[in-house]
Amino acid sequence: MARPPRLDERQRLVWKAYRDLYEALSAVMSEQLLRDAGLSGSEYAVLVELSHSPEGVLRARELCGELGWDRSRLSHLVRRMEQRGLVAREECSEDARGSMVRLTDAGLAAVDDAAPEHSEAIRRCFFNVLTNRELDTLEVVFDRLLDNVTRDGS
Amino acid sequence: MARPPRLDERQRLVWKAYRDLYEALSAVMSEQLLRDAGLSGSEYAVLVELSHSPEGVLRARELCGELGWDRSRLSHLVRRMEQRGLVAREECSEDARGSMVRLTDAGLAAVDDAAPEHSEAIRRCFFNVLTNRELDTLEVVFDRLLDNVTRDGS
DNA sequence: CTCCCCTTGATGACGCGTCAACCTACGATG
DNA sequence: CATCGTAGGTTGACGCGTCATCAAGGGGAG
Repeated sequence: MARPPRLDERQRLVWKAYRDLYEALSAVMSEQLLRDAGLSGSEYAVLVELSHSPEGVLRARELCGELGWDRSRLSHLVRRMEQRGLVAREECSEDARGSMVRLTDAGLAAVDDAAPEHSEAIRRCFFNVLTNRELDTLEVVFDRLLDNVTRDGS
Repeated sequence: MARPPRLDERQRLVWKAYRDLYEALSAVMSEQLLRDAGLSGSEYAVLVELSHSPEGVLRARELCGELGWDRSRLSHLVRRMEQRGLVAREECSEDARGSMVRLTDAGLAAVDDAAPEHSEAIRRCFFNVLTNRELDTLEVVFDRLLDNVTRDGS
């Protein structure tokens, strides 16, 4: 197809800014979570999913699906979180292979404690700096790109 | 300030799409690099920086600055890359503490081999799906956000 | 010149995520 | 109901990044 082999200068800068931005946002967010609630980003994500579910219980398979994670990753993380008392493992009544993950009181307290400041940090570092028109564009663009890359990736 | 404690639904979805997109893009890119050139994303980044420098040599400190990395991270990675013959360590003539990292022939070959397909993947998964107006917006927005978050983070 | 403090880089321990191997249980098929 | 393929989950080994610590050189103040 005789495409130019490298990115042009503008594309290179936009791509770098995109990556640098994500790294910087990740760093700020996880530092904030760790400081205010003693949670890692992954732990917070698990707790949020559980707290959004009706009973505070989800099957491991569901959690993996929602978070887009490997089963192994979740298993390791849940083991560590269980040792800290944030979640509890239970047997699955309808499938003897399955494993349920339950939010404990301590886990609920941790996520309730962390959520307001975390949300505020996201607004401060992201949404507050955008105009409505820009947010419209981002919404459309992110969805289209995500669609495109998931089709490309598999 | 009496802000709403949580993100509203739209913000939550945009934030999730933003993060999912980055994760998906990272996965596709590193898989492509590993498959086509046997390089990890970090290794590729180091090789690109070195290949952009006039003599193919940079001080470790410079590399850390360009990449925004910890000294320790670079040191560990360079040691592994040295064992694979991608780079070579040299003493720094003007500062006996310093350490220079030199691109070897094998390293140059690897990055030259990887770059075209990697660039094409970035275009295919990112730039080709954007209109010019959207790219304009992204450029402005990413720069502003990066500026904002680096001011917030420190 | 001589301290003293800071910078530079290397190293080891540790935490987290990925990969491969494994086990158990489900469920379709014969 | 016996079998076989597959899904769900756990575990251990390994790789990479972070953190704390260390050694050693630079560079300024006195």
